[in-house]
Amino acid sequence: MRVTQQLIAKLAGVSQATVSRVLSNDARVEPAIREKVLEVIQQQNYSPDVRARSLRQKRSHLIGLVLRRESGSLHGDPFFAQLVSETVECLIGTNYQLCVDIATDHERQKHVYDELLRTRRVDGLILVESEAYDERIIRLQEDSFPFVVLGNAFENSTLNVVDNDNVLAGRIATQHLMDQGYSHIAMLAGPPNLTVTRDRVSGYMEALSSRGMKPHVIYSDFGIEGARTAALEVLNQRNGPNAILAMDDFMAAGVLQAARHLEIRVPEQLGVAGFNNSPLCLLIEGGMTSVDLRIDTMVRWAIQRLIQVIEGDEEAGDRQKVMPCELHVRGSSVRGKVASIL
Amino acid sequence: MRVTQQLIAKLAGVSQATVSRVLSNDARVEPAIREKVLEVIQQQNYSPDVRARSLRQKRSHLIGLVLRRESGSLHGDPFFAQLVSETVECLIGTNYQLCVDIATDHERQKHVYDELLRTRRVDGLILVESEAYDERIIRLQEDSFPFVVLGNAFENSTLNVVDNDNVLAGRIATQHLMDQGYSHIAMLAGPPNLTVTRDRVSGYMEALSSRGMKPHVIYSDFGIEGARTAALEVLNQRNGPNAILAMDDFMAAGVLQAARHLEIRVPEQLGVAGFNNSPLCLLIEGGMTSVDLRIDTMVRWAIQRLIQVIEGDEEAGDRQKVMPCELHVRGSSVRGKVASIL
DNA sequence: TGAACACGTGAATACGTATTCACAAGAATA
DNA sequence: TATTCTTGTGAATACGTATTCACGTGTTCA
Repeated sequence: MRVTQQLIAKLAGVSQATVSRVLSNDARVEPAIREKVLEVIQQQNYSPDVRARSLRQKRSHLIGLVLRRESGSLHGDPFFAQLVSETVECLIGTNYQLCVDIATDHERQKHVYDELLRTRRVDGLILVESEAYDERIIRLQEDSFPFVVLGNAFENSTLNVVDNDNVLAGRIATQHLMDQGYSHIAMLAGPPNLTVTRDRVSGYMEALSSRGMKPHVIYSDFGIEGARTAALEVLNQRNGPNAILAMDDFMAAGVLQAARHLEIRVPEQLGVAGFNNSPLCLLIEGGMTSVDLRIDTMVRWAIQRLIQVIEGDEEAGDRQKVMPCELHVRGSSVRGKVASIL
Repeated sequence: MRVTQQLIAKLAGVSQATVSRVLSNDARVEPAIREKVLEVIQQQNYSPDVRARSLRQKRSHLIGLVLRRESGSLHGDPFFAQLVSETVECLIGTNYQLCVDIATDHERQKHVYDELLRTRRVDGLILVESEAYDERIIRLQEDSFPFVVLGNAFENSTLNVVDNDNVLAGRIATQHLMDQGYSHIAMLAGPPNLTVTRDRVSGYMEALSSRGMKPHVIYSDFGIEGARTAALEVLNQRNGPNAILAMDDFMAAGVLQAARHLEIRVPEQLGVAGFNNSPLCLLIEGGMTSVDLRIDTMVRWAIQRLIQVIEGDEEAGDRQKVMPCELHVRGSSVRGKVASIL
């Protein structure tokens, strides 16, 4: 038999209402009685039933983390791992727990929406990398359901959005490559429909044009294989680039493999840089230059904001937050002596 | 106002009980009425409230995934990413959702226990890599709370446990290195108190002794840095090993870095192999030999089993499941011509 | 034809909690 | 002293669902 407030009440000789009051720290309860009740609670090892509590207060104290990924593509994804772990860590100390769901396709995405929202499973949502200002978000807004978008800044300023400054990221990476004297810098970009792609390409373009250099963008898929193939092709061309800026560290790794295969020396003949500053960067010989997007900070902001919205005490201030990013320079893009990472 | 069964009932001209019956596919409801009710449900876009349902059925349809990790150590952890993503994928199609929690220390671990179990937040638990037959498990057993242990086989055969065959994994990796002609094979092991360490070391020992070779075990921490340091030390010694079997791919990567630093050629002068077969293995020049532990299969078994236990129709059969593993041979341990991974 | 029975439905109840309402006892005010 | 105000408590209720119980209808069997 489950220990309930009813039982505690009986044992302590009070009513169930009083037990509830003790638990919610209601000031209007006699110290002696509170003492007695707490004693019985302790002794019976009672914990409140979160289900009953949810029903009553209309709060589940669960936060949903939803991201859209192809099935099976998550395994080596450092972004995902960082995202989840960072979120869980942020939630420590709050009385919220994390519910993770992944939408593999559009159908599934609708299903996730139903499962988590319509059924009132979660109190709020963190949406990661949604592709565009989609139907889903409109519905969320209409229902005025608490949510924060992570990783995709929209024009709509009524939304709570945190994003990295991808334009800046693209720019500083490109500038760094230019500073190192690379004269023909190509960008190996992800799918062009993603905002993240567009933004980083923008930054890349800006930086180049500020010094009168011509852009060279190759669109590809995320993942090592696609990047390797694309890099092989472009590096084989006469007048190929002598530097490649890849959309993430994995793609950059693909570029390195292609270079090795073609016996092109990095960084002497080819400079390479990526994004995310994943642990991977330290595994590459000489280290790989990468832009740290500060996912940890983003997540922290998103969670904090989401909880504020849920609890109705949203602070004033910008709903849109753009996180700074920082470049980590390593051997893959530094001509001259290769910095040892040991 | 939230759309409830009460409202549906009124609109359809039936009782709330009937609506509930329609939703639970109760056969005893007149087709015409069912039709009518479904129509109203459709039209009102009704979804049942999972909180009320949980309270009533005493089922939350949430599964908890708990693992113990140091704070901040998850970011680059491919095991973690694979674990979570695989779990989420397994849960598609079941009507369960995933609740993730991480216990950073013993105190937090108790807290997680309280949050998830005592409050009846989740219906069952997947415990990952618990260090030993700990107090927590005993309590779970006493409460006869559904749970499955992943990654640590105990002697206690009443527990539902799925583990990889770490002894086998250690053995086949070692055998492979011996087959390649390496004469002095060291094992760079993880913390000795972990079962996983002990088992792989056992397999390593078995394999060696079957051919009369002497073991050489170095205990270290997980992570690149520790492995690199340990490898540097051992490789600097006179009569150092000409092959190193590392406890995971990251540690193996650390060994590679050390070798590069000392200008020891891999695989000619030093054979290297790891465990997990993470995406990392393909990033290494020539590829890295690694034992695939089939985490996907383990997770699938664990989830399936857990749901069976929760729903009370636990199939007969072994509660202990040991997953096979398979060796992926790549350039880091194959003397002679290096296999290209392109 | 009457009794036993299956069937479909609505009313009532329970799940465990938080909260409102009512009420008694005492304090404060006149 | 009579009246209003606080204060602390218990009784009652609501949250939205699933399920049991009761009941009326039509069916089957003797």
